[in-house]
Formats: sequence, C-alpha cells, structure tokens
Amino acid sequence: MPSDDTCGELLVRLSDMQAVIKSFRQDVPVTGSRAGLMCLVALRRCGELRIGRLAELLEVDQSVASRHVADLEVHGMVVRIPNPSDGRSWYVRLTPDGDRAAGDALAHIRRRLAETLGEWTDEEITELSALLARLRVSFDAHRARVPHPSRTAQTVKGNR
Amino acid sequence: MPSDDTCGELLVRLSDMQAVIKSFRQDVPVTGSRAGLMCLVALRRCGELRIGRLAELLEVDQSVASRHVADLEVHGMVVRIPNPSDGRSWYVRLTPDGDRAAGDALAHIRRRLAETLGEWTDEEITELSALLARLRVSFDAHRARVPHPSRTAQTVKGNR
DNA sequence: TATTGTTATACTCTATAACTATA
DNA sequence: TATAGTTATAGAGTATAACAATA
Repeated sequence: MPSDDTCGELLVRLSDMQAVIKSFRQDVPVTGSRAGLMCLVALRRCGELRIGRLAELLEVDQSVASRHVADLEVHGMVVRIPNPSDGRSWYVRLTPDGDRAAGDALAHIRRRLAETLGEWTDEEITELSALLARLRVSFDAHRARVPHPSRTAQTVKGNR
Repeated sequence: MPSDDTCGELLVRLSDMQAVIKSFRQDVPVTGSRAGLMCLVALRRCGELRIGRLAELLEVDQSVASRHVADLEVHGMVVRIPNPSDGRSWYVRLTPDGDRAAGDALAHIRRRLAETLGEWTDEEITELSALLARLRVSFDAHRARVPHPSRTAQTVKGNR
C-alpha cells in the first residue's frame, strides 16, 4: 500500500484537475444543455448504451440519465432502439445530428488541449494518458471489491 | 504542438477522471454542504484567501464563493479578517472547527485513494502527480495568454 | 421478487445582474 | 471609473421516492 504522503500529493493534483476539467467543459459552446452534451460524448465513445449503463459511466442517477436522453430524443440527437432480449430496456444510439454535436464538442476541447500542451512532447502526453488509464482501471477494480455506498443501498437490504 | 491523436487520447482519460473525481467527492461524508467543504479544503491548502481568489481557485463566480463563505461563517467554520490595505476586501481564514472538517474530509479521500492504489508503487504515483502538476502549470500559463471568455467579457469593452 | 426505466418533487449548486462601498 | 464583495433571482443539474412494466 502506498504511503499517506504520496497519496496526499496525488489528491492535491486531482483536486486541481477538477478545476481544469471544469474550465475545459465550460469553454465548449453549447446549443442544448451541457449535461446532454456529456451524454452524447459518452455515446460517441462507447457506441449504443442502455440508460443504466450510461448513468454508470456519467456517475449520475439513472433517473438523471433518463431525463437527459428523453430531452436529447426530442431534439433529434439520439434514438431509442428496443432491446430484443429484454423488453424493459432500450438501447440509446446517436443520430447523425447527435454524432456531429458530440464530434464538434470533442474537437473544440481537443484543440484547446493541444494549445495548452504546446510545450509537451507526444511521448509525455502519452505517458500521462497511460497513467490515467491505469488509475481508471484501479478505480473500477477497487469499486468492484468495495462498492460505492450509494449504489449498494438496495443490495444491503438482506442484512436485517 | 502535439498531435491530434495524442491529445484525443488524453481527452478521453480526462473525461474518465471527471467521473473518478466525482465519485471520490460524493463518497465523503458531509455535515454542511459539499460546495462549502470544497471551500474549506482550498483554504486549508492555501491559507487565508480573499473571496475573489477563492472563486478563481474553485472556478466559480465570485458571488458563489461569497455565498458559501457567508454560510460557512454562520456555522463557525471560517472567520473574515479585514484587509488593512484595502477596505473593500476581506481575508477568509479557517477556524479550528473548519480546519478539522477539511482535514477529516481530506483524510477520508486519502484513505480511499490509498486503497484504490494498492497495487501502485510510490514512484508511479509520484510520477503521475508530477505530470498532473505540470498539466496544471501549462493550463494556467495558457490561460494567462488566452484568458477564458467568461472571465474577460468585462475587459473587452474597450474594443468598440 | 428483482430489475429497468420513467416521472414528480425538492434540493444543491450555479451564473447573471443590480447593487453597495471602497479605490 | 474600476474593483471587491453582496444580494436577489432564475436556471441547470441532481438525488430521492413512488411508480409501471418486464424478467
């Protein structure tokens, strides 16, 4: 297990990233809602997704994802495809309009990121990406072992 | 300037971090408001701060920071110290209670982070921290050159 | 009974704009 | 005139709980 000091230092850096990411997000010109745009970006990255899975990826409640998807559907950004093997669930898929909106937003951030990283080499950026990817893997693995309280409230019912 | 592909990959990883950080944040047990706690954490890290500087660090509007500080003051977590060299501004400082609340929250996240990073060496974590610190520096430097639109609307007045 | 998704409601966080007071 | 901060208001985003439909 790594030392407290080492983890404390990373914690400081992650809290910095919170502000950095927030700034990048708010820099994106948006037509609909920002939260909806985040859904589109997730769909572009992962392909068609169920509502529940989309909510997991975005770390929001299912009801929130449901609302955003409903809104995006009204605006022609996504379509719902019935799941042939489970009548309760749907697959959400980008329309060409939705794909374009997500692509534009990503291109915009990527451009600003490239400007920000003007002094970096590709190798350095790739190394940072690799470490962040590994952090994500460790995070998922740890949560699979010790699930987040808010997500397990239902499962714990059997305890009484 | 780094390549589009390299930056695109980092963008994906940063969007993952958004979810990871959100999960860590929401895992913290909170007595007051979460946003208030973020103010306390910033104050613990930076020492006493003016409202405006606090707002910058948190990437929120000054009015937002003002509200949170007012709330924290009511709950005895911070005190305002008049700025002897400028009657318009105040310094915000943690009380012992506020310091304890911030310390507890940080310790809680640090503990979970240490669990998450159980397989990492201290060297690997330190390397990630260093790259993130450098990203933060590049971000600040770039913004100093090309300020964020929402923060410059006032300054641009002279253009007409 | 458990799970997937929806809806209604209320709460948190936020930005905007108008304001006060100091510089 | 410009800046630091406050307040009122409205909007975005969210979780919670109750619900319907399917497994």
